[in-house]
Amino acid sequence: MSKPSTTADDILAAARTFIVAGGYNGFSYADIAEVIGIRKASIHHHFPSKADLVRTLVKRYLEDAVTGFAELERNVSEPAELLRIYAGFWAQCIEDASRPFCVCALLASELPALPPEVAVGVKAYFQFLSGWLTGVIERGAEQGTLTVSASPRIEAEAFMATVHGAMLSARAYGDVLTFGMILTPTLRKLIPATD
Amino acid sequence: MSKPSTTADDILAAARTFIVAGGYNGFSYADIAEVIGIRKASIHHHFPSKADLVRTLVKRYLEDAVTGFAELERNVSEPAELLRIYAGFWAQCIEDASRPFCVCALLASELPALPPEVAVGVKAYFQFLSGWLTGVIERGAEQGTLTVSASPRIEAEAFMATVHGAMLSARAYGDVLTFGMILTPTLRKLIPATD
DNA sequence: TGCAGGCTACCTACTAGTTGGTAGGCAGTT
DNA sequence: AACTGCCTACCAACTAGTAGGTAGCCTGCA
Repeated sequence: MSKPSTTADDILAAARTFIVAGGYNGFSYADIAEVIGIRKASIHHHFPSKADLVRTLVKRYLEDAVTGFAELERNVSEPAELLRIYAGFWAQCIEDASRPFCVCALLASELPALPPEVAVGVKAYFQFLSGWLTGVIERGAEQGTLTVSASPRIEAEAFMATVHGAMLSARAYGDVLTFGMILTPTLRKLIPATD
Repeated sequence: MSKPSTTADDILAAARTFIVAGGYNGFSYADIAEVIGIRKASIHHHFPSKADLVRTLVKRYLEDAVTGFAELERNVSEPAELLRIYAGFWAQCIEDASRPFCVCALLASELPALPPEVAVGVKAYFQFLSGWLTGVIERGAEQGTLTVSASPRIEAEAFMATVHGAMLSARAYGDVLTFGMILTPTLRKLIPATD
């Protein structure tokens, strides 16, 4: 840790912004060079190829998710609350436009056109997220704090799909509140009323 | 009608295949020219600019949806069955790889990077689809043949989001059966058991 | 019947600009 | 002396789009 090397991080951050906006083919090294005030060739020094850059980005995205969820579970244990926080995280990101789409959800849409090394990273993210959600829902079903009508695995896949689809709708309508509007009843179906 | 002019249609069909695979920036006129055996310049004769081409594609995609749903409702009136057929249509398309993604769902993901003329077409598609689903679910709720826990509008948005998200998951996992696996319980929650 | 005018669909050949990527140099640090 | 981080200056390939020409077809007119 503590490696400053802020430039590589700057490049990754800029790439993330561009990918979230327009996908893998929606940006170039020149675009990144311009926003962070560096020359195109210098980016190749940090990431020899575009596939390298995006592969690293996706890898780090997954790592951040792994540590983020671990940290979250250290503070919160109730399955219902975990789902609410997960959905709330994205609702917040979309509303304040800080991270208005999941990088891997976007890359998944153009998966057949992605370099294979990037594609496996995207797939790994989906598997991790689905696995985490499955665990949470399984626990909730055992405790009786979540209402499930199919296996936890399938409930988790459906929940994840709704989250990703809601991102698409929010984008299509250009309305940041759409995401929350869709997720609220989805959560309510999983979480039995307590009042 | 009956204008053959097959070339323009060939171009649109090729463009659809490319967009479904890799998005707006995932193909070039040269790619289309090669697969349909024509020169690049000839494509410009039919569609002066790339934005023209994709705008036309999206417009026709919506028109086909409008007539398709109208035709469907002429044959089937039960809301539950309509939802089943809609989901089944995509399950089939994904399983036989004939149309493994919705063009507009894919374009929605890269909406901020799209030419505005294309973006409005994508938005129109989402509004139409959501409107149709809202009508179907509203009817089902009135008849009591569908179980809804939120307003028809919101149930429709959530259903549409799940369908689109399930396409993403099917693509990420590279498993054509994922879509059906997700949609089956989603439909079961909306359609009360009859047996 | 013949022929001009205009149209559609396509072509070759080109443009200006962008793409990802490379070679080699230079200053500062270790 | 070696490494890091950045630079200038390239490159071949590709991008969307244009200019200008040709072959064939249809329509109207003499």
